[in-house]
Amino acid sequence: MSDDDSAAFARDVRMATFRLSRRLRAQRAVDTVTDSQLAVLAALLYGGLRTLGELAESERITAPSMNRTVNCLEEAGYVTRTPDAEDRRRVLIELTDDGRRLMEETQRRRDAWLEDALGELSEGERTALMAAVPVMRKVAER
Amino acid sequence: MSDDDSAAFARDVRMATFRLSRRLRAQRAVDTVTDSQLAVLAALLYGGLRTLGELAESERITAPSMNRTVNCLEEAGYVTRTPDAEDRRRVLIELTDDGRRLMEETQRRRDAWLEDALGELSEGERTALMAAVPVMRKVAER
DNA sequence: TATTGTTATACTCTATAACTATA
DNA sequence: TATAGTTATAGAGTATAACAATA
Repeated sequence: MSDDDSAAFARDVRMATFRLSRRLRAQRAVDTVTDSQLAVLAALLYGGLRTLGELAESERITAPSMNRTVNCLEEAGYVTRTPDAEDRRRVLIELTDDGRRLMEETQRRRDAWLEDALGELSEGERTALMAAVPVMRKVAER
Repeated sequence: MSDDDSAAFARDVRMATFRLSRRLRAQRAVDTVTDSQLAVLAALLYGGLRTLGELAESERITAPSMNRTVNCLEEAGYVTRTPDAEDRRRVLIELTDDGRRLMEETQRRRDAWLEDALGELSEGERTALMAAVPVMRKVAER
């Protein structure tokens, strides 16, 4: 690929990603929890993460930013904080029953719009998108 | 595809999109202008758009939101506002020379990180991503 | 009355700097 | 001294509601 091509490719990827991201954000079906908050709940439930630092690192945001998100979740009763007995600088963050329920319910309902949109694609388009998902993840985690 | 599969697919697409989007935002090389602002400059230069409403519609955000972005660009000297002589409710937004220069320079430099990352992919991964870009755009514009 | 743009206000997400408590 | 978490503060991006000017 020439330099010009690879620059154009990068621009295309960036613009397509931002547009889709903004569209998805606007279309979320469940308003009780934001995307960032839901990602934290998912990391707690599936990712086996437990401390603020781990959560911040996994989402690649700063600790103060993650702290604010966790504060929102805690105020809403979806997570609890408990000091770690072994290293008392650490704080364990855990899902409450409400948090677990919200996660499950939200995951069921939230992507209705996107599912619909994906359902309107041709088989080939769906396949193309599916093949790109792991690549997007790889680039994001670089 | 089963209901479960299509739900999982939607979730994968959403999460991969958000992660990549956040990573790209964090990695931008040029700090004088944000992504949203750059998109407006690009729409003015390439898209042939001129009024606030057109810009808001093309980015699928509300007029007050676009107004704020345009305010930032105007304060920074990258665009001007001129009342439209033919319909005085309208305001024409135009690039200044500084705005045009910033656009060109920024587009040259900004995707260096992403280009690098894409260069590290295998040929197959690059092809997969390239094939997905128009699909992402289609879904975003739905 | 309808349309275009604007202001006021508010909320989320993100950051950096500075602080506390613990190791 | 170094690490984990927190608070204070600030800025960007988004929204809705209410308003002004013009058609």
